[in-house]
Amino acid sequence: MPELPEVETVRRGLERHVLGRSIEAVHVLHPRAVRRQPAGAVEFETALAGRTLDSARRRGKYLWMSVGEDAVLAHLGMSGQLLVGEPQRPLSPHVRIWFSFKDEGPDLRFTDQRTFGHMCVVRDGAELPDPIAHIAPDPFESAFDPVLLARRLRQRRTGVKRALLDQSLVSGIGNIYADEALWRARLHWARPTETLNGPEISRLLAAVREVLGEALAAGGTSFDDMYVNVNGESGYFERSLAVYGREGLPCPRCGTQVRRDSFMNRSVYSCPGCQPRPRRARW
DNA sequence: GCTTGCGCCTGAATGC
DNA sequence: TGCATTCAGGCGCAAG
Repeated sequence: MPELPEVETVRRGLERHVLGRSIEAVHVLHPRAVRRQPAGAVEFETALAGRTLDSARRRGKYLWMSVGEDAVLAHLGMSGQLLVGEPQRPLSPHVRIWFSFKDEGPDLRFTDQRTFGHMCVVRDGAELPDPIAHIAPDPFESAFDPVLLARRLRQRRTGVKRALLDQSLVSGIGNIYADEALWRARLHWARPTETLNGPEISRLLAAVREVLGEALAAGGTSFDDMYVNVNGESGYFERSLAVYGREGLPCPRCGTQVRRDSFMNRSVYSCPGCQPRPRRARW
């Protein structure tokens, strides 16, 4: 699942392999991949043909590449990949958008089995493209303000995991790293945010930064080849996961069996020993 | 304005 | 064996 470390790995790959190159043609192979494009696939294709990709930026799980006054904005969803490779290689059935370049170099393919990802062409504003104006800074940005985040957390009337997944509060965190950060901070996922004290919030933010940073250094986390870098290689952070996907296995810290609960139609993994359930739980 | 829950989608895994 | 159902997840939107 592409979260911040995976998207940043992809951004670096794009910077290395496609920036400064002129697009020859763009082919949208599945209309759902450009569902946020107001006038659809033809508009997306014609807006990018002949343009040069200037820069690759990221906020949270979104990334965008400038093309003059415009930018191509991308979200990988759950299963999206941006892959560069030899243009002659066969087209896999899950390729949704195909970019070819004027030079002899590799092409770029947006592959997405579950089609939750998308791309669109937007105006390249001074700060953020319009469609992601509501996305809060991620923990690695200079604009990230831990004091403001702590205040907003305490103003919320919700559970701490739901808050971590809310991209308008802090961006880049998905299901995997939320569970891992909560485990590192020894906090239960259903802890009401308004009951978190200063040291607990500091511990949580430190854990978030730590887990995202370590995952980035490892090239991300992969499950079933759902996420790979632009060269199709998997990250190896999966080996470092303490609780995510480890139901019934011993907690690496205290040995208690990791527990799986359901919430928001997804799984939550936690250690009942290190992360005791609060008397008043909220989710 | 804030919180909560649903629908989107595909393929693997599971159940009958 | 074959068909039906369940599950995984992030996001945007609508309802409360």
